[in-house]
Amino acid sequence: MSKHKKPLAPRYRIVADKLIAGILGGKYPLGTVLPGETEVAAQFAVSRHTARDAMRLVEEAGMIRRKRRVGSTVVSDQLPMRYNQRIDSLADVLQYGAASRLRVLESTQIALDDATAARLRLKPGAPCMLLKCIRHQRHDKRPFAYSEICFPGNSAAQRERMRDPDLAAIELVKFVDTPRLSAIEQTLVAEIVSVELAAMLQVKPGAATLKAIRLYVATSGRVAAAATTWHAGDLFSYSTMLTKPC
Amino acid sequence: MSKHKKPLAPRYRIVADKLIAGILGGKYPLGTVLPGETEVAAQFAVSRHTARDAMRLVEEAGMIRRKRRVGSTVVSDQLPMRYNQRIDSLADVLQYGAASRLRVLESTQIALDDATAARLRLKPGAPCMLLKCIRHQRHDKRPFAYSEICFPGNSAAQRERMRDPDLAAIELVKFVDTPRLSAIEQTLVAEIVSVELAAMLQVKPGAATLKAIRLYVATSGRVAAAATTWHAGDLFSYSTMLTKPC
DNA sequence: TGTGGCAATATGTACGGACATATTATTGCA
DNA sequence: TGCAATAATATGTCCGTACATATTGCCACA
Repeated sequence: MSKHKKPLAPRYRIVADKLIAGILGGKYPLGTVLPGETEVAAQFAVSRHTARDAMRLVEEAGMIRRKRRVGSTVVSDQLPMRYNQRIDSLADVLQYGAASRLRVLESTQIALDDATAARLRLKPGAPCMLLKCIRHQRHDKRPFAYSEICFPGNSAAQRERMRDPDLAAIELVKFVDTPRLSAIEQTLVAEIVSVELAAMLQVKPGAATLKAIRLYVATSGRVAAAATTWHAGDLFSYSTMLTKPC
Repeated sequence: MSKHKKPLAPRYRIVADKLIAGILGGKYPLGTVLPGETEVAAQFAVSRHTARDAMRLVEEAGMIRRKRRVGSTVVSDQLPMRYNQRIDSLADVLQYGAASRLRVLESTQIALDDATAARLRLKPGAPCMLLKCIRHQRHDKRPFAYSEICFPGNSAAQRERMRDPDLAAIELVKFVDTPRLSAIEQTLVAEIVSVELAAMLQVKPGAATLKAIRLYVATSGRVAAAATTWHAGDLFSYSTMLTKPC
């Protein structure tokens, strides 16, 4: 509303907004069909191409469903509402809080290959530390997860501290659990274990794992760390609560 | 390759596939930029419009990022997880966005067994409607998920409306009174497919699935719906962006 | 040497036209 | 009356063109 400057939205955006407003306002109730592309084009005095782009936006908003000959059926009269997933602490995200122990198997310094660099949004060849860790519960020998964690940067002091497995585990928290974290991007996918992983997690070959790929983004916009974790499917589930924003 | 019948994919799809193959095959490595729209159009002997549509598909697959003057930068050389959805809105949770279609296979009325009743926080034996659905992408026959959705209550009117598969998919949105929803509880776990599920999802026996168990909680505190969804592991990943509350 | 401005460039927006295809509705024949 | 062929129709695909706009990098100028 209070835009000091209005660059004027593109026409297809304007048309899309009006169509959406029509759905929201009851002009096009749930289950009815919108006017056809040619009619929309005529009504808003734009080309069919532009009208089509507009209706594509409405479709991508999940409000209509388009079908040949039939038209654009209204399948939702709700504006897509966003739910927030809050993170109060890192433990909430990682799910494994105080009861979980992390042991560093290996800590190496590497130069980023192109693929990882792209993922971390850094330049290829940048110095990095790669940690391979095992996570297990307090009084349980059997690990429930294996992680590979990558930190950009590589100072001598860091390297030295990372040599001690126990110390490294502590430092890890320090590394990540900072108020400077602004966001965490997370992708979860189900995978079958590889043979090496099966051995490490002590599961049968062919077992299911929940793979989590996480990107820790700092307030500066840079990626503070990237971690990939494979969880034993029979020992781990990921729970979240999506709440409506106030 | 061994398609008994080839309806011939649209050109923009063919061009998109070739571009994706180029990225996968190392012809366009990570970080490099694809040829411009006009050049792609010339190379594949299509119009710029078609080339543009093709590149939009590649962008929507998450493999390139387009920017004015700069071009189309390759940001991922992984085969696109076709149905990588960002589920952070209710619409996404219910119908997985616009690109996804939901088809109701079966709608039955059941009496709650003890286990399900406990999960729904209702009394055992309470009347419920159980819907079994298949989810698939727009121009794709192969389903990527199978859902079982349970609604407490069972009116004749409800039953009647749910008989039409298409109507049911639309009504689903109405069923869950969106504004009254306060939270969604969600648990994800990796599982191996059962034989029946493998057939429905058209995956090999022993494949991994991402099982999502969701509870839709109304502001009244009651559970408005419960859904269990099994996603094909090779077609689906779950992405979220966790942001710090301001 | 630093810098402001201009040209080059790739995508973004928008128009026009044409034909294809899937689905529904209608017509007509048996 | 039942069913197959056909017409109508809305979206889908595809082509052509033109200009807008953001960004990069070069070049001239101070």
